[in-house]
Amino acid sequence: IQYGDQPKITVISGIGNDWVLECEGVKVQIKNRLLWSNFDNVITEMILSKDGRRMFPTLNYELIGLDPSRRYAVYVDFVLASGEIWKYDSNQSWTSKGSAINEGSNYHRKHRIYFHPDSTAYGKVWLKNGADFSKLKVSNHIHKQWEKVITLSSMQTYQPRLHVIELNPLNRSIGLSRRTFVFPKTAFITVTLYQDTDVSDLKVNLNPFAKSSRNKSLSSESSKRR
Amino acid sequence: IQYGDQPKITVISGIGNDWVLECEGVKVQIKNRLLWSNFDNVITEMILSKDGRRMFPTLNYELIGLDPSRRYAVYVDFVLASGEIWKYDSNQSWTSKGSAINEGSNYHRKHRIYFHPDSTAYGKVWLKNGADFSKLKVSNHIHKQWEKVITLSSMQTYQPRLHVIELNPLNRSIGLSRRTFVFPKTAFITVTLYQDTDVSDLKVNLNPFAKSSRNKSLSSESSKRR
DNA sequence: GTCTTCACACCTAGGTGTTAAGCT
DNA sequence: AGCTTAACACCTAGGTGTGAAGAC
Repeated sequence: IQYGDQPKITVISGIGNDWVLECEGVKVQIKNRLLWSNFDNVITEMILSKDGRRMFPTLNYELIGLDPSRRYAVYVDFVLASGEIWKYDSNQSWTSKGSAINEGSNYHRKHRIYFHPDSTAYGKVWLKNGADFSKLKVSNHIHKQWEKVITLSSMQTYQPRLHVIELNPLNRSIGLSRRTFVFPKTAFITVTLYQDTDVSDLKVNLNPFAKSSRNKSLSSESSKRR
Repeated sequence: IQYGDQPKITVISGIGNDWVLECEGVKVQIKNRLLWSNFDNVITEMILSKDGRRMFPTLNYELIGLDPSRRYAVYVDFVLASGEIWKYDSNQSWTSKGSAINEGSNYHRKHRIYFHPDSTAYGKVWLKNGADFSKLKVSNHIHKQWEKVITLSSMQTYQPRLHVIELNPLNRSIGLSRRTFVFPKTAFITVTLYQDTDVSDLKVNLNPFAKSSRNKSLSSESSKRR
């Protein structure tokens, strides 16, 4: 498989295994890691649509070690995982088509930030409910900021990052600290149509909303060269 | 009809007609007033359920005159409209059963506050989208605060109030001002089962989710004494 | 050619009033 | 007797991949 083995983003913080990271007393865990691990052997593809498409699997974090009585803002953003544009070639593998330019601008970055709907909330609430980003949508079109739809470019790889901001109790305009958590396993490549049949098979079999397509994909498993 | 003609709550602010109020340069309008006005001739009933029931019609406000670049928090709360407990008697009219006690405590008040999910947001966004409280649910059971379910007592009358807090740009913990808007026409009585068939007829005919009950209620209109 | 969009059938998720049973 | 709950059929709303058409 041709693909950056390690995403080229700096892991700002976090020590631990694939699904658990710790940073200054706060531990974050991928809550639906059993679901994510089904995609261990493929390059996970996420569909971009005009109106916005949910991710599957969802970004779902468990937060441990917050101060229950302090307020926190929680958000995710998306940064390029590799700086390249990819294509899925006739050999059914991802190969580079060149490098992505003009992708890291402030304009792009602004549309790649998604605050969790519960923000800001007390640590108590985050500890109880975690931060489930199931309503997050990704699109290849620009949306108004309040629509809460992330804009990404197709055929590029992205790394989601979780940010936890602890707020000053006396002045919520001021963040006392920011912790960033990067799980390389949640990186993905953007597409407008699934390329790898292994990926679409996984989506069909695991996503309840895709149940109706399950009967059609019985034999596609064997149709792919390995 | 036995019912407090004017709810006994102090209208803290607002001049205008039934559906438009103004307070210190900010104007608020009931966006779905055409819907609400269908209930002009009845005592509007709202169902309380264990898990929480949406209101119908919804509290849907249009906000005019905010500063686009300032941040605002917007929420509704519910206060007693009359201090009495009511019953729907055999003459098909609401009569008092006595006065409600212990209803204005801080404990109750705490569970009767619902921040709009978009709070806090820039004036620009409120001006564009208004404040639609369609996801608000009312229940006769206490819920965890983050579940965002309002707790009310059955067979009592409540007055929803809209509050608009302008936040200090430098310190979002501090509100620069609070404006309160009270629309008496949006007051209602709480029930666990509809009492007045006129009310259930209106709900069935106007709420899209109740469409399946429409065929059954063709003749109930005439069954009620006037 | 290569990527994107649209329309579609088929699901999940969840909001209705009604009816009948349950509770006090 | 009066109020509450549970189960239900029937809706709305909206999330899926697919296959064909569209765009460039």
